[in-house]
This record gives sequence, structure tokens and C-alpha cells, in this order.
Amino acid sequence: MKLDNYDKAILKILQSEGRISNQELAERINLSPAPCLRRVRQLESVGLVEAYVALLDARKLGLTLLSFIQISMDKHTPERFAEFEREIASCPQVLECHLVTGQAADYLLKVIVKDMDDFQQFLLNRLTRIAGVSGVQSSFVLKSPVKSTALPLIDH
Amino acid sequence: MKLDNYDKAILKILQSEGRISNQELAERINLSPAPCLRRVRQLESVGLVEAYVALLDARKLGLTLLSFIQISMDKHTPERFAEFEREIASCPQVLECHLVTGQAADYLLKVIVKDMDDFQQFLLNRLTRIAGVSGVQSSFVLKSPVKSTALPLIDH
DNA sequence: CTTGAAATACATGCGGC
DNA sequence: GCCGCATGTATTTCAAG
Repeated sequence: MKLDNYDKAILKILQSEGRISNQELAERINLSPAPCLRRVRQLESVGLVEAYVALLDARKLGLTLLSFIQISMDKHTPERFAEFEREIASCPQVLECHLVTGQAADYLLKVIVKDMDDFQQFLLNRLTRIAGVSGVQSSFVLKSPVKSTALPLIDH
Repeated sequence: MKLDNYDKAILKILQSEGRISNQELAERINLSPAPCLRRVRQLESVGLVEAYVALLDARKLGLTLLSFIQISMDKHTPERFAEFEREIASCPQVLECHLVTGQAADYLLKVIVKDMDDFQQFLLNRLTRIAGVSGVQSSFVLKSPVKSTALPLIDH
């Protein structure tokens, strides 16, 4: 699909204001509401807009400890990977799970928990119990100066 | 602020359906529209809901290479860090930037680009030109089996 | 793309539990 | 205090030009 400037403008705005009314959106991109809405609907239907979500303040929910965990596996077989991913998928603490290239690690997890106690529980009772997990290396986030939670559209 | 079950139900739904109408939201949680909306507005005003955003499909935008970059700094002075963060903030390729604990790295970046060529450009022309950057270690994402982009509310 | 009209949804005040 | 009703207002959604 080919995006013209209207589409790009729409995406750019929706990325940070997902609940903007169609009227205001139309005004901002200098188009009338009807065609603007048609464009939005099409962007949704081709899957360019995957979803609309509310972003919550983790700290205010009591989740104050964010960490990245690098994991290496003993054997690189499809079964090992499949099982790991199945186990991980059921952990609400895991925000992201990436299979990555690199020397030390096979997976990189982004994990959020309440405190160190919870972290330890997660590590001991969940992660290290998964078959094939042979190495675990954690680092904790002190602060996150740049937060662009959504996808910067092609400003590149 | 104290969250009751209505509030939790609201947050849980808004996390994955940020653009749901208040009427349907009210139905789902078995409450009438008026008090439901009042609750949503309050959750917004206390900052528990930080923002509503549209999630875009990076691949469909031509951004196919996701990577994590670990960066170490030569000196751990506030000036070094401040400058690094200022530089990084102006890079649209950078989705996240975290100051982290750990042996090798000071920062962990999550970066998305079109292809290896762009990646190289970013590395050479931007990252390694920032004062104080002394070590760079990249890994590339092959796939991301778990994608919970938003914050899993306390299912813990 | 624009217009316009019907249907829906939002916001607020008020009474009652 | 918070729910639910009812009202006026704004917004969304389509059809037709």
C-alpha cells in the first residue's frame, strides 16, 4: 500500500493521540471529516494500524522494577525454543520476549515486577525452571530518559 | 488512589481496546455509561492512564530490522550522560533508551531501522559520534514471540 | 471531496439509594 | 459517597451529489 501525505499525517497523530476525535483529526490535517475517516478505516483494515491501546503508568500500579534479562539455552533445537516460548507467554511479568542474535544470549526479555522480592520469585520459580535455560543475566533499569512507546513514523 | 474491581476491569479493557466506546465499555463491566465514563475520566486525570496511542505495524512501514544496542561510556559523569541522552532523544530510530545496571553496559537502546544499511549509518554517523561512547554491542531481533506491548495489569 | 441527515455517543445535572 | 436516569450537545457514520 502506498501512503500519501495525508496518510502519514494521520498515522503520526494517531500514534500519540489514539483517541482523538475524527473531527479534530480532520481539522489538523486540513481535510474534511468524511474522507479523513475513510482513510483511517482503510489504514486499520490493511493492518497498518494494528491496535489502539491505553498506556498505563506502571509506577502508579505498584510496578517499580523494570529489568532486561538475557537468556541462553543449552541446546538450540526447535523443541527447546517452542517450549520456552510457551512457558514465557503465560508470564504476565514479561512485557517482551525477543529471540536475538549475539554471542552470549539467545533470548532477551523485558520484565516488570513490583520489587526485588517479586523479581527473585520470578527468576527462581519460573524462569530457571524452564527446560533448557542454561544462562541468565539480568540488568535493572535505573531510568528511561527517552520514552517513545509507539513507533516513530518515517521521520528518518 | 485506590482501585476497585470496576477500575481494574476498565484498565484491563482499555489496555487492549483503547478506542472502545464508553457505552460498550460500560456494558462489559456491568455498569451504566455515566458512572463508567466518570471513572475513566478520573483514571485519566490522576495519570493512571498516561495516553492513548495507535500501534503501527513496523514491517508494513518498511522498518524490518529491530535491534538492541548495549552501550558503555568512558566516564560516568553527569555531563556525559546528559549529553548522550540529549543526542539520543533526537534520533527517530531509537524506540527506547534505558540507563541500566550491569557489568558491560551503561545504556540499553532499542532501535528500529529499514535495513542493515540504515543500521550502519546510524551506528557510524550518530551513535559512535556522541562524546563518551566507548563500547557498542549490537544484537538483532530474529523474532518476537511474545508481544504484549501494553502493560499487563496486576494479573500477578 | 462535500453536503446533509439519522443514529450514536458523550457530558452533566439531579434525585435516590 | 456513588449509581442510574434523563436531557442537551457533539460526534460519527452513510448516502447522495
